[in-house]
Amino acid sequence: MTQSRKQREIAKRHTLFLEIGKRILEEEGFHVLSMERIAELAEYSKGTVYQHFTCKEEILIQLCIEAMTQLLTLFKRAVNMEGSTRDHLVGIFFAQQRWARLGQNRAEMLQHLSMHGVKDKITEHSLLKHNQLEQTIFGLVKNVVDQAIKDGDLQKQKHMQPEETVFGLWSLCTGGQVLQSSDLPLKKFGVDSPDLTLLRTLVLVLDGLGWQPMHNETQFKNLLKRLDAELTLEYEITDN
Amino acid sequence: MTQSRKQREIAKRHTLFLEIGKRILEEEGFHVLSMERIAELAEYSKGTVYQHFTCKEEILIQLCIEAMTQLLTLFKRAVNMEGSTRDHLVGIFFAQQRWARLGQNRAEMLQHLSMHGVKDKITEHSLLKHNQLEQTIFGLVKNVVDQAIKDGDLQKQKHMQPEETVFGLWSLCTGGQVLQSSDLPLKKFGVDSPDLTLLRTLVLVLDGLGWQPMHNETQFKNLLKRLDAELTLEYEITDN
DNA sequence: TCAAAAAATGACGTTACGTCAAAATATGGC
DNA sequence: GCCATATTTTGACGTAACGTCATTTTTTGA
Repeated sequence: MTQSRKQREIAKRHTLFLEIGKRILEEEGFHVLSMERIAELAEYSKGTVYQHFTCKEEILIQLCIEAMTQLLTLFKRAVNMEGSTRDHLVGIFFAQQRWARLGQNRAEMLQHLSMHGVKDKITEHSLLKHNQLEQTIFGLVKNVVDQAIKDGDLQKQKHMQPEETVFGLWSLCTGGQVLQSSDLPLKKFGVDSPDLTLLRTLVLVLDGLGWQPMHNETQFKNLLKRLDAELTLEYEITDN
Repeated sequence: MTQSRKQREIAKRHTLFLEIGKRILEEEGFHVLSMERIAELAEYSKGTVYQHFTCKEEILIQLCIEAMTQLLTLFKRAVNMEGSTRDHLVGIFFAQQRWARLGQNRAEMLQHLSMHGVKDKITEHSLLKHNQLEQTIFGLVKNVVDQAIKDGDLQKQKHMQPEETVFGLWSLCTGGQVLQSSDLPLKKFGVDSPDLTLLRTLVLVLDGLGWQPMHNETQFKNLLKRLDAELTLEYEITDN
C-alpha cells in the first residue's frame, strides 16, 4: 500500500517531467531542452530529474514513444474505417498528417531521434520499445498491402515486394514532413497546401501500382471529408 | 600584390578549416563538431577559427552550400543527357542518390541545417546563398516537368501544378534519404536495396502521372546502367 | 629600425552535462 | 513519540564547449 503510494508519486513526477519536456520541445525545440530547465520548471533539483531520465535523449525517446503510440492508434482507426484497402492507405497518410500537426514538432522530434549520436545515449529498454513500435506500425501498413493483394485490389508487383512498396510510401510521407518542418518557403515555391499535394502524390503512386478501385475526383474529395470527420484526435488531456 | 598574398593565405585557411569540419562531420557527425576541435586539428587557436566562421552552424551551412553546388552540377548533367524528359527525371533521382553517398553524411548535413534553431545563427549572406541554390535546384527540376508538358510527354494535371509535382518528388527523395541515414534496419524490414526501391517508386509516380514514354523493365535497367556509367562524380580533390 | 596596424591567442564568463557525497526526509520498530 | 536506518533529494563539482575580447605577437611600410 505505502509502497504503491510512493510509486504513484514517482510515476506522477515522471509524467510531470515528460510534460514539461514536451512543452519545451514543442515551443522551442530540442536545442533548448535541458535537464536544468526541466528541473527548474518542475521545481525539483537536477539530480531528481536524472533519477528519472539518464539524459535528455531519454526524455526525447520517451516522448517519441508516446507520440508513436498515438500514431499507431490513429492508423488502427484508419484501417478499421469503412472502405477499400485503397481508402485505408489514404486514411493512413491522412492520419499521419493529422498526427504531425498535433503539437508543433511531432515530426521534428522523430527527426532528432534519428540523428547520429542520439540513439547511442538511450536506454536499451526505451530503444527496444521504440523499435518494436516502429515495426508494429510498419507491419500494420504492410498488412494493408498484403490484404489488397489477397483481395485482388492490387496486382502482386514483379519488381517490388510489399515491404518495398511500404518503404516507398514511408519515404514519401517522411519526406513530406521533413520538408514541411524545415522552414522552406513552400508558398513561394508554389505549393499552397503541402499535405494535400502529398496525398495527391500518394494517389499517383497508387495509380502507378494499379491499385483498385481507382477514385475519381469526387470520390477522393468525399473520402477526404470523411477522414477529416472521423480521424480526429483531441490533444490528449494528461492528468492521471 | 602583398594584399593579395595575404588574401590567398586567408582563403587557404578558410578551406582548411572547412575541410577539417567536413572530415569531422563525415566521420563522427554534427554533435561532435566543435570549434576547439577544428582549431586543434588545424593547429590554430580557437579565436582564429572564429575569425572565419561566426559559429559552427556557419561551417555547417558553408559545407551544405558546397555540397548542394555539387548536387546542382550533377543534376545539370542528368538533364543534359541523351533521353526523354522522363529519363531525365529518373536521372535526377539517380544523381541525388549518388550524391548522397559521396561522403557519409551528405543527407544528414542538410537535415541538421533544417532543424529548429540552426538557421537563426547563420549569416544572412550564407542563408541567402543557400536559399538561392535551393531555388535554382527546384527550378531545374520544375523545368523538366514544364518541358515534358510542352513536349506532350506529360498531360497537364488538373489538380496538381508542376510545382506541386516537384514537391511530391522532392518529398519522396528526401524521405528516402532520411530513412536511410537514420539507422533503421531496413534489411530486416525486407528492403534490400532502398535506392532501387525509391527509383521504382519514382517510376510509379511517373506512371501515375501518365508521363510518356513509359519504360518496360529492360529499358529501365538499361537506363540505370547508363546513368551509373555517366553520372559519376569523383570525390572532389580540393587543393586550391 | 621602429611605430602603427593587423592578426592570433587563450583566459574568461557562461551554460549545460552528468556524478556523487552530503543533507533532508521517510520509515518502522519500540 | 523517538530514534536508528533506509531512501530520496539536493546542489556543488569536474568537464566540455560556447562565444568574447584584452593582450600578445606578427606584419607592414615609412
